[in-house]
Order: sequence, then C-alpha cells, then structure tokens
Amino acid sequence: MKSAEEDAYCYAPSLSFSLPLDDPCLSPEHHGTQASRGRYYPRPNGTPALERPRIEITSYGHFPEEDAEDSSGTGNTAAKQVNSIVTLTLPNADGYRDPSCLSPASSMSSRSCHSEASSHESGLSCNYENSPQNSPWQSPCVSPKGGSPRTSVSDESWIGSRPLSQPSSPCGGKRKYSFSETGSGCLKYHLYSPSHSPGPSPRTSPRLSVTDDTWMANTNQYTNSAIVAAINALSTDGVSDLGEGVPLKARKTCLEPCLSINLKMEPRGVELSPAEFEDQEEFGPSSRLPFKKDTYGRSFLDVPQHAFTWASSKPYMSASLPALDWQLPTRSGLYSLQIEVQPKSHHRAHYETEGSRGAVKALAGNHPVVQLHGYTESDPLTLQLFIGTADDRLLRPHAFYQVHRITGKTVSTPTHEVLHCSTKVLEIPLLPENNMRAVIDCAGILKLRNSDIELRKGETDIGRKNTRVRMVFRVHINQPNGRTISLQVASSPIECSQRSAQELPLVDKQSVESCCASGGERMLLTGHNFHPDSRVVFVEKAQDGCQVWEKEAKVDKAASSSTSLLVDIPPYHNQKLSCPVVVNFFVCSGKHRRSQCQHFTYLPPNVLTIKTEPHDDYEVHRPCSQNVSGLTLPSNPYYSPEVLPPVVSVDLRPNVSFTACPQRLGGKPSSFPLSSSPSPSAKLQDLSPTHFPKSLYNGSSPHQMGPHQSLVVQQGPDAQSASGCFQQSLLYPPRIIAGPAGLHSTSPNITEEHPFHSTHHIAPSQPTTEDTNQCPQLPKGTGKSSPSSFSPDGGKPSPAAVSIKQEPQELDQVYLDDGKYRKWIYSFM
DNA sequence: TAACTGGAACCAAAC
DNA sequence: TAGTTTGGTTCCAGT
Repeated sequence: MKSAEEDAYCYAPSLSFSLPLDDPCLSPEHHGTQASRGRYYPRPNGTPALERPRIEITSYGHFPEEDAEDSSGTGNTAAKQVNSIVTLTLPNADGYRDPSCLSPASSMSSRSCHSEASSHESGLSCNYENSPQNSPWQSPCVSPKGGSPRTSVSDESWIGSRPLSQPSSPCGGKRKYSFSETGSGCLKYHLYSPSHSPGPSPRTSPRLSVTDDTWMANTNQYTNSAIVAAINALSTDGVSDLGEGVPLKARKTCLEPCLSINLKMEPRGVELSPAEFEDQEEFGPSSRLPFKKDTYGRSFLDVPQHAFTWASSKPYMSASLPALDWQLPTRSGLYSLQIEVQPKSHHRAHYETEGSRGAVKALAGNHPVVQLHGYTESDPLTLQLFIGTADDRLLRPHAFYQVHRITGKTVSTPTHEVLHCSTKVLEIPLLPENNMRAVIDCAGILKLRNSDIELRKGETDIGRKNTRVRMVFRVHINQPNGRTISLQVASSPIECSQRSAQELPLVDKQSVESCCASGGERMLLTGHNFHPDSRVVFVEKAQDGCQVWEKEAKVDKAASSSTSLLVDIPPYHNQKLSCPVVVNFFVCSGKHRRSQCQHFTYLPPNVLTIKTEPHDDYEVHRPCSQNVSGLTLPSNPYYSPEVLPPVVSVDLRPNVSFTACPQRLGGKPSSFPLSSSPSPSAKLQDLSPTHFPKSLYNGSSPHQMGPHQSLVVQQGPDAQSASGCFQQSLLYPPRIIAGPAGLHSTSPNITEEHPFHSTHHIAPSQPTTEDTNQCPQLPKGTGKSSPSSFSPDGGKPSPAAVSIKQEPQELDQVYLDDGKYRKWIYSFM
C-alpha cells in the first residue's frame, strides 16, 4: 500500500494561483523563506500572515500525455481523476523583492544575472513530470495554447541584445551583431511575460531587467517559483509531503523572464509553430519530427550528420527542469554521473570578436568524457552542459562565460545549443550503445565582455579576474513512475584567461593533504607555470581574515620543474593542536603571481579526520551534489528545502538508507520536523565502498567507520530567519554531536551529498567552547585525511564523539577571499 | 577556406 | 596625480 507521501510523488499537479499585486517593491528581509510560509506554516516570529497569493495544487493520479498545452488549466482537467487539492498560500507580495530593492548583502547580490536568471528560471522549470501539460507556466504568465509568443532570435542577436556596447572591433570583428537577424540562426523562445511582445525588440534581451513596468511578469515568475517548488514536492521522488512543508523556492533572483531559446538550428531543421507543434503532438509519437520535440524547449533539431535523433530521447521539457543554479547531486540511487576525463586546467576562451578557439580539451590532448553509470534502460538520454562558476560560491551559470558549440569534421558528438534563460546549454546525447558515455569534443568556451555583463541591470558580479569556470554536466532521467531524477557533475576548474593561463602558477595536485603539526613530510605539487624561483608559502588566516601565520616551505629545486614542485611541509606554529587545522598554501612565482590557495590540514596527534574538502574548489562547488564524507545522497535531486526533512540518517554501511536535506535556497527550517522519517523513496540504496572517497577511507572499507555508524543531521533550532538552506547554514554551523551510535549535526546541509558547499559560508552562531578556545581557527575545508588521520587503530574509528569544526567567517569575506573554502572537519575526538 | 591556435599589441583599470 | 602594473580585449599570423 502506498503511503500518502508516495502518492504525492506520483501526482502531477496542475496549478492555479492568484496574486495580490499591490506591493511590488518588497523588503529584502522577506525575500526567501517566506515562500514557504503558507497557511500551513505560520511565521515563526508570530507575524500574522497577510493575504497571500495562493496556489491551488490539484493532484491527479495519472499523467495525461498530451494535454500539456492546456495552459489555461481549464482544459480537460475535469475529466481527470482528482485525488487531492491542496491550496498553498504563497508568500505575500512583500515576500517578493523587486530588483530595485536588491541588497548587495543579500544572498543573491553576489549572484550573477545568470544566476538570477536561472533562479528565476527555476520558476519556469520545475514541473517535474514528463507531461508538459503540467507545466506551471501554462498559467497566467504563459500564453494560451498556440499563443505562446515565440520570437525568432538568433544566437547572434541574443548576444547582441545584451544591454550595452557592441563589439567595437575596428574591423567589425569576426562576428556581426544583428538584432534583427533571423536567418539560419533563427531561434524560438518562449516569453513568459504576459506583457512581452512576441517580436524581438532590438534591445530586448532575454535577460530582461525588472522594472515597475515588468513587475507583473516577475510576480508571475515568483509565483512560478513557488509553484515549481510545490510541484517538486509532489513530483520528485523526494520527501515532499505537503504535510511537512510547502515546497517553495523561496528565493527570487531572476530579474527577467526566463526564456528557453533554441539556438543553432541546423539548416535542414524544421521549426514548428506552437500550434504546429501541438498538432504534431496530437498525432502521437509516430508523427513526431526527428527532433526532440519533447526535450529541452521542445523544438530542437538534431544535428544532421549524426544518426542519433533527439526524438529518441526520453521526453522531458526544459520547463520541467531545475534551474541551472540548482544544486543537484552527482548520484542518486544507482545512477551516477561522472566525469571520466577531466578537462585541462587551462582553456583560453574566445571572444565574440574572435573566431572559435576550439573545444575544451583534456590533459592528454583528448577531450573530456562524461559517463552516466547505473543506467540500464535502452532509451537515450540527454546530457546537458553549461559553463558554471568556479569560485567559492554556489555552482551556478557563469555570467561571463558561455558554452560554445563546436561543430565540424573533428567533432564526433552531435549537439544542440539551447538558451535556458540567459545561459547557453549544450545538449549532448547519451546513448546506451555508447554505454551512456559522451566525449565532449563539441564544447568551447565563449567569453563575454566584462563591460557588457557588468553594466547589465541587476548584475553584481565583476568579471575582472573572474576567469575560472567549470563545465557543468547534467542529466535528467525519467523514471517509470513519472518522476525525474536529475544529476549534475562539475568539472575541475578551467582557467579561461590567456594571461592567467600563461603566467599564474597553478597547482593541479598535491601529493599530501595533511600531516601532523610537526610537518616534515614532503609534498609533491604538480601543476603549471612553476619557476625555479617559485616559492610555496603556507599561511593561516584568522577569522577576521588577517593572516596570523605564514611559513615558507622549503622547495627542493633539484627535484622541481615547471610542472612540479617538491616541498618540505613546514611545521605548524602550534604543535599542541587539539583538532585539525586547515591552512592554505600557494605557489608564488615572482612578486605578484600567486596560484590559487590550496588547502593543507595539520593534524593533532590521534585525531581522526574525515575528508570534507576536495582538492580543488571545483569539488567544493559541487553543491550538494557530491559526497559528504563519502556518503551519497538520496535520489532526490529536486528536493525543495521546505519539504525536506532536516533529519538525515546515514548508515555508513553499504546499501543503507538515508534521507536528504534541502538543496535549494529558501529552506524553512521551522517547517522541518526534526525527526521526520525519511521517505521511502528517499532511501539511499548505494553506499557501497566504492562510493566513498578514497580520502575518506583511504582505500579502506567504509566499514572502518564502524559497523553501524550513522549520521544524523538535525535542523538548527531557529533558522527561520535565513532565507534558505544557504543562509541557514550561515546561521547555523553544523555541529556534529555524536556518540558511538553515530554522528549528529545541527546543520541540514550535512544531509546533502555535498553539504560543505554551503557550509563554507557558515558563520558560527553557536561555537562550542572547544571551537572557540581549542580551535579558533577552524579547519577550512580541505581536510583530506591522511591515512594516519583516520584511525589510530587500523582504520576503526574509536566510538568517540564526532564533531564538525568550523571556522567562523564573514560571508563577504568568504566571497572575496580566493581560496577560501568551507571549513569542516569531522574529527573523531 | 574555415577553424583553430599562439602571441602580442593596445587600452583601461587598478595599484 | 603620475607612473607602473595588471588584466581585458582585439588583432594578427601561422598551422
């Protein structure tokens, strides 16, 4: 017998909503979690809830295939079996923030417009069902059937439509900007703004800014976000139980309507008008044109020279996908998305005024390879690729870089290029005959001019020195029950600047991640741009960012080269450590050329640490998508924070279950029952030893953790004020309070596969005495355990208390200081 | 010929 | 404020 919760997952809700629109400019403090403050969730502070827009979610027990275009929501729903109707009260209008009210200190202030767009897009992309008819944006902000405004916008015109300057190349550059171009690059996109003209305005960028005039549209977007989150609660195989929380994406960060634009249409391609498209659908699959009608944007065209036809992919539509700045897990259940071959650490991006600089390559001269493991179906899937950030913040689309589709004889991989909000997304087939493996020889990187992006309304990121990116891969796996599992993996960072790539030393690997405080071990650094006079400097910073310790490591020049440095690890200044301390080190070549900071952990005697920090920040920025000390997350990539139980129980034995925590912003801790039981669907099935990072177990079996250790993460006591998971983490650093039976953390983030991502930004609100006195300089993340650190008795940790150490740090400092990473160390005391 | 690649000139911002 | 440094952008030339 299915539980009510399970039932909820299987329902495809249709939504209708209304909004009071009397207060377009909203106070920032309401931004965020209030999305979850529906009628079911009174404000924690007791503030009486005002009249709020409501979402009525009608769940149906089946998924009508082809009534997607019933955007009015009034179509044939009457004929459907209505299982339940839930009314969700949206946050009051003041829960929404007009861009004019943006606060630089807000969680989104540092986000790029891309991010905003993508966040916004989440409001348009979270119908998590196969059936597009359930798309939330069918409602108010979406044109009725057949009336979806589609505008032809070329790739170039999109670029050109960016708000400001056009290329001023004396010779006009190699690319021309034509706002009206609709030639072969003719694009179609959906405008969700009801006020938008379907025709492309010369200055109408897909990255539209919100003004008072456009607030209505944004209100709808916001509503979409809320709806989306609600749908997530119903449609993912996550924990979404309306009884536990209203799944609302409580953060509105997009300033413009989300657009899904298909780019780079092939010459032979066929475009359908929305009506035509629907007509096609009405004739059923057999009538479908050989493009992936039901995929991203629903009107992609296949690359002609390849046998693969996009129509063969399992259907999903862009509108049903999570926003690009959503943090998704790398694995879920049996599925695991992995980068088999990482891209090179350097790839010079090309400007629009330049010709392509080719595809991103791997170190050996080949190309990156991505593979989906655990997928045994015969249906092809679509791998999505976009360019993401590589800094210390949440992984999100990079504002200054876009993926560039490479075509030509040398490219073996067929691709689609689509525009998801303002972010180009490359779609690559994952074919069972290729073992769900894709060679990424089709993706270059385009650099957008800083001035163009920075001057864009709402943009807060700066481009200068913001030249590192990651390739972000996503795959969406439809389940037989109608759910979709989405996985994401990000590559190692790629330096895209010519100058930096040529000049700055870069550390690719370090042979040793930690050692005892006395130092003395030798560490081999491999990378690039090392010089004979390169120095390796270990530094430690205090909580206020002030450097409190610096020690230059001795470099064995005889054993070093331009790509490697052999150094003696200097002793830590305090030989009486009681807990691991993570410091930074960097390679310094010359006066100003420093590498990114790397992390190194000094260990006290007899302290067992668990890896919490990957080598490079790219893993750090696999937000909520990676391993948490080797623990995999449940197959709930679309958890909405509000509906996720804060309690995660992790049994470190293989094949144990475990529930996830919110991965999205906007979590509402108060709505989390502290001891809610995990959803059956949230069970983690695979925790086999191979899924534990070697640094955690150092090749040993996870059983070394003990036969039955568990990790329980509990919600912080009063994190309501935080605007989401992310901000919650700022307020409530995780604390693991564990006994022999397991680990216990007060942070919900630990429940994520990659919890440290957000915890990196934590400011300690509840420092323990130990934290403050014993370890004022809490570990900064890396914390890759050395073998010796794991267990003094042969790998079996003593059943002692486990604590997570964390360094208090100002958020903005975290943002501003390169090389800052999350600061978690699990130590077995 | 087009795509790709490496280098460098030029310029502006930052220092 | 002027000089220097640094980094972004554009252009050129070779493969």
